Amino acid sequence: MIKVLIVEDDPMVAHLNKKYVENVEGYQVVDIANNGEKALKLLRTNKIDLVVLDVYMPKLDGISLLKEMRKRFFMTDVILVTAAKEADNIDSVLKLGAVDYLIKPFEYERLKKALDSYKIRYNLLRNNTPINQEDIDKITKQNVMEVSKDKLEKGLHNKTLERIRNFMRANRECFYSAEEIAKKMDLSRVTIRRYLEYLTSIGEIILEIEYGSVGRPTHLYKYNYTK
Amino acid sequence: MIKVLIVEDDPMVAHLNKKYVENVEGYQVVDIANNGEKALKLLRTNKIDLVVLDVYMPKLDGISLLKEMRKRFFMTDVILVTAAKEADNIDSVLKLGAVDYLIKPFEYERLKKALDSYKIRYNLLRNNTPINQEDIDKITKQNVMEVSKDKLEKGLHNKTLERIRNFMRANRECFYSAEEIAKKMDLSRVTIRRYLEYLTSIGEIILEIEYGSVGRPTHLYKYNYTK
DNA sequence: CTAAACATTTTGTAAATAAAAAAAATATAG
DNA sequence: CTATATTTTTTTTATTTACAAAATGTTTAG
Repeated sequence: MIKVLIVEDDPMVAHLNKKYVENVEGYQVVDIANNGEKALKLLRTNKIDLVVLDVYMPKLDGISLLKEMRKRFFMTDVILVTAAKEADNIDSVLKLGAVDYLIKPFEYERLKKALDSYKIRYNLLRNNTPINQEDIDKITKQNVMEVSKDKLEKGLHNKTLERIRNFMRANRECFYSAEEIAKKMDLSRVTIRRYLEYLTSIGEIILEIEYGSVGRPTHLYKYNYTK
Repeated sequence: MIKVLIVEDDPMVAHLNKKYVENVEGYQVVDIANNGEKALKLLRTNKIDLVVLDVYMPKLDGISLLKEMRKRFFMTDVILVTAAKEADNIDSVLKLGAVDYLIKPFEYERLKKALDSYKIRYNLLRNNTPINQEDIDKITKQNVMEVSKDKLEKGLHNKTLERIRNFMRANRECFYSAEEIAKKMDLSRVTIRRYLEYLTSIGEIILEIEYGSVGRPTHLYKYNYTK
């Protein structure tokens, strides 16, 4: 579960955003803060992965809060939300190292994209295998342009993906070979492997190699859960 | 003309990168700094738009330099370059608000992509029309995926390579024979040798020969950490 | 005393093997 | 009927095992 703090002074908007975030699988809103000072307090006392942070606020605005956080070494990730009117100094905002930047008012679909991307980042950075250029690009350059449809990669079907994902989640402690899973789920090894490969590429599954006595070693897969 | 400063301590690499950058239409390399302190001085006295900044450096490393720049309100943009070996704390590096992140050694094509993207950013942010979500996405989410495809040599597997590399790195002071490593890592001598040979060919491992009392002398391998 | 033959240890290569990856064929949804 | 998801078949590849070749020290014949 990715723990989210929403920082937004308008209670209506905050509530709406909370709904939005909790609508995405794997996310949980821990609390809402209506200004920067309260947010800082909450960051001190709660385990928070991600802050959805509005720039305009009384008391302590979003940009100052973010700078303050970094100064105090709160390394929590941030999605910055800016009203279109304040977007003139966007250049400096982009240098704050946020995970994503949303311009108000944003569509639910755009926020969902941001959260989906963040989930990939979250997983990739936590399964501590050495990181490479491809991973970095996946993390920073998530293509988000066609917001319209949740287009899954070709060759994959959402229903099958869900089935396999559920199976892996149900046995989150075990390492399985594609063969074993295929047998247990009554699907072909090839299909299983294609889905596992996809899940591995987005960091939701981790891959390990088992070297047998002779012959090419087998790939073992396990769900990448981070309690 | 976009004015670039290259910050890189290895003169060969710096020169190469200069060539690369100047090969891209609309870019001009103003100077090269071989450490962070020199870079700061150059930033004070020159008009610079973009810094291609290596993380590893003597005197003042890239990350410290970037933090120092922000503290002093040098709002110059930065493309961060990290060696694969140092990429373990990548999470915090990603929070520094760089324009792009390259992992060494990078292909020319990838750098070109980064510079092409930056040109779009540069222009969008300077024609001060009110900025919208689409622009932000264009700036931050440039799709760059088709470039990165670091294919390993045939017969080698990335996961195995990583395992062996890690072992060698963990025992960076010791000279080991392929046989010994094979035993310790529970892999065959032949496999170990193939990977060590590869690592030797790219200079990551150094080879020495030990003459025993009788019989063919043994090859001893050690991680080359001075590089 | 020298050098060829031998013994010993290790490297390097080829064959065997089992799994992954790719391609082709089939089934199914829309 | 067409596009795409899944299975079956084929090819490729990453490993081990087995063995031949190489590099050295030792022995012994001349």
